Amino acid sequence: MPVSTAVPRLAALLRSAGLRRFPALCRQLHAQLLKSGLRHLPPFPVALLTAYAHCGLLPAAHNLFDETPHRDPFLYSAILAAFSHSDRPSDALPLFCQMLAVDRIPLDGFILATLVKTSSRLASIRLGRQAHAQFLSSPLLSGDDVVKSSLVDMYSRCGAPDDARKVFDTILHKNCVSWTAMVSGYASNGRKVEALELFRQMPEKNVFVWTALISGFIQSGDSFGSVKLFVEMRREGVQIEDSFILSSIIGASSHLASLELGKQLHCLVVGLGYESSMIVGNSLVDMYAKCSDIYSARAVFEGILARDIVSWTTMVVGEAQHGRAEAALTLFDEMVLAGVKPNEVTFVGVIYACSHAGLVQRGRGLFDSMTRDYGMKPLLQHYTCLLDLLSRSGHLSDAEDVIRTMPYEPDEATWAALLSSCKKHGDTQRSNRIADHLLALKPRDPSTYILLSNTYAIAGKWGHVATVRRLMANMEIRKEPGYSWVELGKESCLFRAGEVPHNMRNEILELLERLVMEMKKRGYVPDTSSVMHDVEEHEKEQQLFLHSERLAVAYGILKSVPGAVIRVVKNIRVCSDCHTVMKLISSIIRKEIVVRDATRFHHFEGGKCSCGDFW
DNA sequence: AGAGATCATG
Repeated sequence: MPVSTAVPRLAALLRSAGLRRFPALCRQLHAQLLKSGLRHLPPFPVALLTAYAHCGLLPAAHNLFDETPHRDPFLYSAILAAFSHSDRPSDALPLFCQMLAVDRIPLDGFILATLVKTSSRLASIRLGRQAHAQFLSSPLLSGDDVVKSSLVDMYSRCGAPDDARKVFDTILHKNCVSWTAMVSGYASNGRKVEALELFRQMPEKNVFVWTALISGFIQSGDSFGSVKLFVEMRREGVQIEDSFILSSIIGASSHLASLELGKQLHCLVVGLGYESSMIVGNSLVDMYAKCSDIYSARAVFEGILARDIVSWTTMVVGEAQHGRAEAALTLFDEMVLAGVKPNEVTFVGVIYACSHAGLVQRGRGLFDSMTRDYGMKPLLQHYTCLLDLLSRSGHLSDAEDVIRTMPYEPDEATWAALLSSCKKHGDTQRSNRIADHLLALKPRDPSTYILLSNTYAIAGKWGHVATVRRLMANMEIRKEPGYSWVELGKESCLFRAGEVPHNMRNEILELLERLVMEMKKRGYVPDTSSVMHDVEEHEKEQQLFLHSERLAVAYGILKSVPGAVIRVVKNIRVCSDCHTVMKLISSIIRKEIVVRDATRFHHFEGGKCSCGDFW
């Protein structure tokens, strides 16, 4: 074939091999180019590099760059773009310097857009502002709307939506990309009013901008608002033509812990034919795990054909949070066998699993393996898990060593966790020492004060108890009011501590009283140590009696169909008395009760809890 | 003649 027709044909093939992510085809075409001597003929240096980059073959792309004798602006912007999209965007910076200093290539709009993208990926507003200054100082460039869009995105991601807006207003011809970047900027920074206002002004709305708006709401903590928007989008008949919006909105049902909503979305996923999409599958696994249905989570996981590190990690963390340590660890081994390399999040999951199952050796081994086998630097979260592992199982001295020698500054919660373990294991001397240290840090969390007060009370240090109480009063520290809700089919009902709904008042109270009587026959003694107020013992018991999770469970028992699992979600952690009560109720009424609290899941069945009483 | 900016999961 003559060169004149071979060149465009090969170029088109390369482009499509890259876009469709066919690394083998890219390599084959690369070989063909070498054989035919066309390798260095434009457009192949750039086309080949771009194709490799699209396939995620960054080292190969980098090699091509090094092998190319003539480095022009096109080649530079291709390699810089490749790095700016990769998981190591900072690798773009030395190349950028080389471009300016060694090859003396001046900045153009393409390079600048890529540099701005790099800044945004690095969350470096400093670098972004430098690029912005360069942009403004060059009259030839400063009209480029694409660069402006990239600046809007950069400022938005760096948490500066007002700066983003200033740039946005100067864009001459606003297109979908620029609008979406700005809407996303407002929404993801919690500026809901502005996000909606801008969104309503948009001349034409596509799925991208809907996704940006909805996921921005989720990111800024308004999952409920995001669901309302999703419903509106469906009503407007917007075609769901990609998986982004689905994985986003499924994430909202995880946050809301709404199994019913999650199931409906799962049906939608199946109906639209996205059940084999990996990312949608991953978000479904997480949703089922967070909505307390670990078995359905597992079923979806088993159905994902191509599992990536997120799929595995989601499942490992899910099993761990449900107290199924063996399942989590087995899964981890399977993952390693399948040739998937664990990352930092995976290690948090498995060490957490060990900690909740008292597997000290195994947990320590995993912590060490992180550095030894995978060359990862343990983060604060990993040290927190390790500390938890050691202190729960009574290795208090080792735990204290870790907290004092780890390369991070321990915070209030970390010290409080250690103190709580020392108290549990009756190490009074260590408890007192840590309590004094913790008090000196001027804690902010009300539960820390309760812990301190209890610690000093056990040691008989009444003067200290009084000091803690005084501090609490002065700071007007209040415990976050507890609330719980229970889902019964399509209906869900919310209960606040101490408030019994009028229409069911008698039934709920009567049931709880009957249950308490039955529990006392089985040796139940109320544990009032978590009640903060200075009131009489019987009044404390009365407060416990009306804790929100008990009201929710009672309502669930009264309303649920036989055989159904009672699922309760609580905003704060379950107190130790309620934990005992839930175990007893599960054996009295012979039903499974699942409680999702602020940190984990408790499966109560037959008088036992999956957390093994450590949480 | 090859290069740039918008939405997603743990």
